[in-house]
Amino acid sequence: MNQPPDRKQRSRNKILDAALRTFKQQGYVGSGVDGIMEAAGMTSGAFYGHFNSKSDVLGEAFVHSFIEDQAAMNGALSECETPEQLIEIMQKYLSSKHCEQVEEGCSIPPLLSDLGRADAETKTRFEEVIQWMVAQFQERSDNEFSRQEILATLALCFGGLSLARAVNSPALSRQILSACRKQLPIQKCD
Amino acid sequence: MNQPPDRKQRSRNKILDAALRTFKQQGYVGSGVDGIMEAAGMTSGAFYGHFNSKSDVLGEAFVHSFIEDQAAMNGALSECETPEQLIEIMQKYLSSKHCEQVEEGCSIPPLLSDLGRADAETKTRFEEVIQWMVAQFQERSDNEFSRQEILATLALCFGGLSLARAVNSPALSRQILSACRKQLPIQKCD
DNA sequence: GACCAAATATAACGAACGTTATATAACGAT
DNA sequence: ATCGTTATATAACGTTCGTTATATTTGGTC
Repeated sequence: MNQPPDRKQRSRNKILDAALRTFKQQGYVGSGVDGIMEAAGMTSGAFYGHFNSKSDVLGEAFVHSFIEDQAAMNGALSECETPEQLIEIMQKYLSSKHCEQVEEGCSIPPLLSDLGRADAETKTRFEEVIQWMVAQFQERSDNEFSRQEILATLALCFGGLSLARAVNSPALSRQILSACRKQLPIQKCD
Repeated sequence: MNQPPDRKQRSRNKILDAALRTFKQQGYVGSGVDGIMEAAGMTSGAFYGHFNSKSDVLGEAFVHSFIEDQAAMNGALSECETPEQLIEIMQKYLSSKHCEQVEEGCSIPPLLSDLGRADAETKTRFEEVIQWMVAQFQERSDNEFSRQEILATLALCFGGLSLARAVNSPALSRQILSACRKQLPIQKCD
């Protein structure tokens, strides 16, 4: 062993963090390996010591961020315990503040369209994240919310935030977010 | 006048159609001017006789398709008259068939993430499309649906279709679509 | 302190990108 | 029939892309 035993692992994690941050801002196709590695504090040559290709890193970055780091909503989901808190988290998810903070915000809306065009391996990794999120919701709501309500809530939140970011006027953007907050399946008609 | 009077306009329309078709399949960043013009049956040099840059064409293509051609849901929205028909259209929007037909399907889900990163002019054009859709829903539902319900319905449909396309397993994909169909704000708790 | 393997840096490749300059073809006007 | 303008085709530009080959640094080991 000629290098610190966890050096490679730490570098790999730095790359995955930097990749997701870069992807969020510029999209998957719009992000270059050079830019990702610069954000990770390295050069592009080192990238291929960790991954076989650029496409390998998208799904891995999602799994790393959500499941390994439990970084969903800056860790709020992991600390949540009651159904009321879950609803509160989703209200914050649909806030104007979250809408404006693309880089610090959730990775899914900025990459959802790219994921639809991704290869099967990447989609499988992303699917793990979705299944993990559904399980988190079920656990922390004590099975008060149905799987159907949870899936629709996720779709509404991802779609609402994406739509709010795609229009130009802040007024319409706020209207969209407000509409979604008031129509959350996990809080409506309980 | 040394060319047929509507030749340029027809070419422009062909480019806009081809551009949106290409964008839907490969995303905005993933589509090249060469590919767009090949799909339009021309070469890339002619592109700049119609547009100043590639970024000009994204918003224009949306306005052209939805508002000028009224091609939303293959024209179904234009022919719709009752609230029940509107709900039926959105059920079809969230069908597995639509989910699989990316090229023939709605342009918004495959491009929503790209639109969030677009420039102000493009977002303004896209906003016109959203406002047009809301107005169509209000007119054709005889104001039975609130603006809030309509906006949340759009967000749910865009998010649901995008999410269903981003996961790998057809089973989960169907679950997502089914969940969204059953939680449509314009049909729930009326 | 020299050595060796592991990890990263440097440099280069061909291909594709958006865009521009120029050449060619098409067609109404005369 | 010729001309002049308009629309499109061709060809090239400089950049950037993903990837690979090679060089250099790093840090335990002896």
